[in-house]
Amino acid sequence: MDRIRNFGFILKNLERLYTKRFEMLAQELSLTLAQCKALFNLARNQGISQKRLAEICEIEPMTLVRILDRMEADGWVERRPDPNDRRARTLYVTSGATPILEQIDKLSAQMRAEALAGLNAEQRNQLMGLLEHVYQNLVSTKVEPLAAAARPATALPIRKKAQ
Amino acid sequence: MDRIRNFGFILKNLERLYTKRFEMLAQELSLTLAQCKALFNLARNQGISQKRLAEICEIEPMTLVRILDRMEADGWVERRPDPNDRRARTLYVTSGATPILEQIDKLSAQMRAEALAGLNAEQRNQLMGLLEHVYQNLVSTKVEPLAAAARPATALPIRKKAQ
DNA sequence: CTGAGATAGTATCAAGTGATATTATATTTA
DNA sequence: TAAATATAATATCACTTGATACTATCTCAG
Repeated sequence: MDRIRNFGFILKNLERLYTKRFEMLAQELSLTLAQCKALFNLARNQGISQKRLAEICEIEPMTLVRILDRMEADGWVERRPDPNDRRARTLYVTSGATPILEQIDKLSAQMRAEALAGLNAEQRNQLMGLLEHVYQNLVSTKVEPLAAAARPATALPIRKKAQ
Repeated sequence: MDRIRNFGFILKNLERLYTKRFEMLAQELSLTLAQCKALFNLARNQGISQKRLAEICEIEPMTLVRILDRMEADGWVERRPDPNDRRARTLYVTSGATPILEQIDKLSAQMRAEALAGLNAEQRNQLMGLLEHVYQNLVSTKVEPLAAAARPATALPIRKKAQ
């Protein structure tokens, strides 16, 4: 009946499946999806700061710190001092990371092939368009977080964090 | 250009945004999305076992144990012995949880309203259909996990788990 | 120029998740 | 029917993640 009710759930399940599958395929790269994403985005933006890369990847700066720690130790990323700001670092992909980047490319192509199998070009575009639309909707709720908050009729004890 | 390249990333970002927004709205229920999902599914399947509920929710049984621990302590869920199997427990939503369930209903309706704003009924259906399709694709890769594994040209050291 | 506040990166802490092992009980097999 | 195996729930462990606090540095008001 009202299949839309499952929107949130399917989104969550889908994401988990996708990530799991990706990391299974990426096992031999010893990279998580988060790392691949960081490396991929860095490669297209050499010399940017950690703050900026975190923004691009849409993760917390602290999360990125750890991802970079790992990849720096593995020799795929370099942190150089920023000559204009002694607080900041500029980030670079090392030449050693080139084969990794190629692997990531292949991997993501395969992931997309698997995930989008059976959908033609038009459907794929539709899907992306719809997802981008939803994404934008959610981004704007972040900007005005109070706007539409549903107040429950009965106030319940607030806990720091549940589960 | 090739916007499809972002499919994996947008999926992940979307899911995180969605979850975050949901939990912001649900703060006063002191419930996470995972708990809401469990409670919601349990309410529709009173008397089932933990194993079964974990399957329905598509989470690990161990994860469910913890979710139930919390909700049982909060008095919203009951674990009763299974008369036919002394290993198992049967699960019930308590009457006290009724208002919570109503809140969850409202909340998820609002979430969907926010997330799907600007999409007409046809587009919403399209989106769900496409997501379900992708979901099925990924589910089937799980069944035959080796089928299409992309072997990298250069073998890299395998690590237990990366960042 | 100087002090107040902002900002970049990082350490620390609290919480959640999944994998694996464990225990009690069921089921199957010989 | 006794032994071997499977299963439901759970304890424990390892690993992520995000929130918050902290340090060094920058920027801006006065």
